[in-house]
Amino acid sequence: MEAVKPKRRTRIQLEKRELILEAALEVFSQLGFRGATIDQIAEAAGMSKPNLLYYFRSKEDIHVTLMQRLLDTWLAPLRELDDVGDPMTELRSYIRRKLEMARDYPRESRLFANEILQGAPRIMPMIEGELKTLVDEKAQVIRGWMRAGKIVRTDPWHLIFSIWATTQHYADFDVQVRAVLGADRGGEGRFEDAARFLEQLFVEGLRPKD
Amino acid sequence: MEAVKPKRRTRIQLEKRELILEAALEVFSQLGFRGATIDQIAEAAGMSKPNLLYYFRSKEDIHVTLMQRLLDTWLAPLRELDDVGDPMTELRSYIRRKLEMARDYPRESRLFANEILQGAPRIMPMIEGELKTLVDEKAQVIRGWMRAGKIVRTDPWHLIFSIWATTQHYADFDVQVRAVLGADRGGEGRFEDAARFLEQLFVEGLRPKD
DNA sequence: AAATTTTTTGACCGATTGGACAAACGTTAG
DNA sequence: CTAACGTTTGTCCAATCGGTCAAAAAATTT
Repeated sequence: MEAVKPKRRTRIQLEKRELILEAALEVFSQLGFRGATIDQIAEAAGMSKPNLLYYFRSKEDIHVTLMQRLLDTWLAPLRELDDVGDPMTELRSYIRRKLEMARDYPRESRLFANEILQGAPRIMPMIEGELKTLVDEKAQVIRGWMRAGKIVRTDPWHLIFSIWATTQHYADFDVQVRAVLGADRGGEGRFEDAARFLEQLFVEGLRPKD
Repeated sequence: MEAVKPKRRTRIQLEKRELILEAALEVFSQLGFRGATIDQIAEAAGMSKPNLLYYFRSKEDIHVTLMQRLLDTWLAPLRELDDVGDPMTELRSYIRRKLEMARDYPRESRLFANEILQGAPRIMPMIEGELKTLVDEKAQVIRGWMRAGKIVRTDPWHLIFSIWATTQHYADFDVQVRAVLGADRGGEGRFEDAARFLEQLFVEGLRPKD
């Protein structure tokens, strides 16, 4: 077992790598891994292709680095789901945070969706490891709430899936949402409309029958 | 305005075109439009690349033909949503049918998701036309149910979005769903679990307050 | 069977792509 | 200055890709 090297990096290397990752997020999220070219990423980062390849060994290297970072921020809202507060309030904040992420970080959402759609060829270990562990842990928290009669008894895993699906839909399927809502209702207000609807759906859908 | 030509086709042409479309569905849904190659589709269809290009003018030609057909079958469940029966029953059947489609036609779902994710560059007219028209029409039906007090007053468009999102999630994010549920719960039973959960969520979430 | 039309394929082409490489450029320390 | 090190780029290459074309093979018609 070899420990991961700390990898000494100069100030310029740290800065340029950030620049490249930002550019790559933009390009990958629009065109997917195969659809994006190193040239496009290099241009978006304001440098030449060989220069970019000086900071990252390969296109795939950029992609996996991006995905590794992404997963952390992407799972942050779920990590915050805590046992301390009122269950219904906790779930409502979780839904709100996820919807805010779909609004504020659509590129990250689409990048992730793209990867999963293709069968997660480059991040399967993270899905089976880190992500599954966290979901299982939070599913137990939710199960506790059900046992305590705070929310209706149902499947915690599918509950989490449904929150993911409904919120990320507004990032991943954004063009469809806009097109269907039309010019008048497809503006920025669509996220507030979505928030209202989802709150209604989940609050009433999970209210315990007494 | 030129009418679309009926395009005389021989028996072999009809058969081979079907063969190619089936192969293309397989390949496109796994790798996306850019990720797939004509060679791969040709091999999956059991013919040479030039032979395939004898039946379809280009890669894009295959893709648009596929998408045109797809949209019809894909919207079929929504078309069936009717004003005649009990509203709650109608919505439950719609959710069930959509979930069955995610189970039985995951390739179609992923192909569609892939296209929307990339900004729908090749089917935007269909989204803004046929799809929007149908959704608007059904949103009015749902609005009627709300006015009649049959289901809770909320946003019909976002209700439809949430049904699309939750059901298609089981096709588009299948590898993630399986990985998170694990070997024991990720088997074929996952669709019945999902059906139970979604029924619970939507039925209770939409129950009118009297 | 001959003639005609449809189907199939091997060979090829230009464009694009991921990546290598050496040389040039810049910076800093002795 | 100069040696050492980090950074940048022009040039090149092999592989892949979408698509063409002419000619052969197969099917259909006469």
